[in-house]
Amino acid sequence: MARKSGSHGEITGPRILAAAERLIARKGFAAVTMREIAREVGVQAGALYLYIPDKQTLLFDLMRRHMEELLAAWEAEPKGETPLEQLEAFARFHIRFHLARPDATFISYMELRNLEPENFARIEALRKRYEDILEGILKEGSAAGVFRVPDTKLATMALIAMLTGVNTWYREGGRLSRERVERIYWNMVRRAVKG
Amino acid sequence: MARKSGSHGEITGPRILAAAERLIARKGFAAVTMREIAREVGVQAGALYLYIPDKQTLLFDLMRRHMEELLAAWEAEPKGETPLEQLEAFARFHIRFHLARPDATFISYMELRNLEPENFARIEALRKRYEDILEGILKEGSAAGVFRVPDTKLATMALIAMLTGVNTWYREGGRLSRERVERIYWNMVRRAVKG
DNA sequence: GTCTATAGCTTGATAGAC
DNA sequence: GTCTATCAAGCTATAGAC
Repeated sequence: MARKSGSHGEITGPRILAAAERLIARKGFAAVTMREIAREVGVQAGALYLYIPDKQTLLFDLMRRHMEELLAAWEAEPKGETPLEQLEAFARFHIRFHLARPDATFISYMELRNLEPENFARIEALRKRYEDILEGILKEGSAAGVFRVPDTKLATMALIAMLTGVNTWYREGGRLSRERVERIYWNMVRRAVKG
Repeated sequence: MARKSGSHGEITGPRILAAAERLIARKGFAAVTMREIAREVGVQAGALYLYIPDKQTLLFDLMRRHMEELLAAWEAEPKGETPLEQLEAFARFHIRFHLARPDATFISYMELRNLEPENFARIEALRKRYEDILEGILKEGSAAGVFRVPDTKLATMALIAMLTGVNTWYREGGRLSRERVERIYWNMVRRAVKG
């Protein structure tokens, strides 16, 4: 059967997510209108509702996708064997993954408050799973005497905040290469927890 | 002269700032309406415009006040003499100051994108002044051989991100006292940069 | 699958009474 | 100094034509 003229169903859906991610990261969820997203995609506002039930679900889908990709990417990562190797793998992975997705990262940290309670709880559960990965490494290393960490939960939060902070200032093609940034941060992480 | 009934000019202004700060921190600038702020203060929406020219200026005033208080508070802080003492003073001060102002801190990091360009530039200039304080300490310590920091700018960003991160999880009356949190973070900071 | 048109509200900000 | 009333604009989401 010939396709109807102007029919692009297979690609409009992903394009809506992409446009929404870019706009929300730049202006904030509440400030972005459905008309803007539609304009960016090249359709009329009403057509968006063929792909998403409402604006809230759009935000939730973006954040869930980001967290699920994060967890899946860590699963696929070569991790090393000793706690020290695992900590280095985690630090470098965290920087690399988040630098590659600045918009999604920004949204995941800034727009939690715009999630309805049930959606918020689901995203927080995913985030906790990710934090538990790092805390597990710190616990193992502490038990083995490789790390000296008086409180693993607190160290987890401190290190993740430090590593995610790269996104606030790093610019592609800037003064420092990503590899150099990774190395310097890894050195700070290592020294902050070393036994 | 007798005051007109229902006249509270001296206190309504500050109350508008306080209500706006609380609401914007909780819901985001774009999601907060002038009517909400007015309701919180106990006046009608139109009355707000006796105290502020518009919504944008309200946001700018909140952020400027926060940054100016931050710089003034550091000026008034006892700082120690050696770079190590100064770094400890800075780390503890940063945690203490920001934990005491969670709403203003949140707004200052989340709502930069909702500032108009000119206002954004002014807030960024104040933020840079604050970052320069920490970088100055790191530079002095590096020159003296007390710290080993391959890149002072990068270390500045890393440490500030780590310290500000306390605000995302710390809760008054929780598992750890503020003093204990300060001490653990200071230890991580110290070890991350020590020579 | 997308469009046009629009219902039904809410928004920031202003004018004028008191 | 505050209120009531209101404006023009913009919002999400839906209905129905094609």
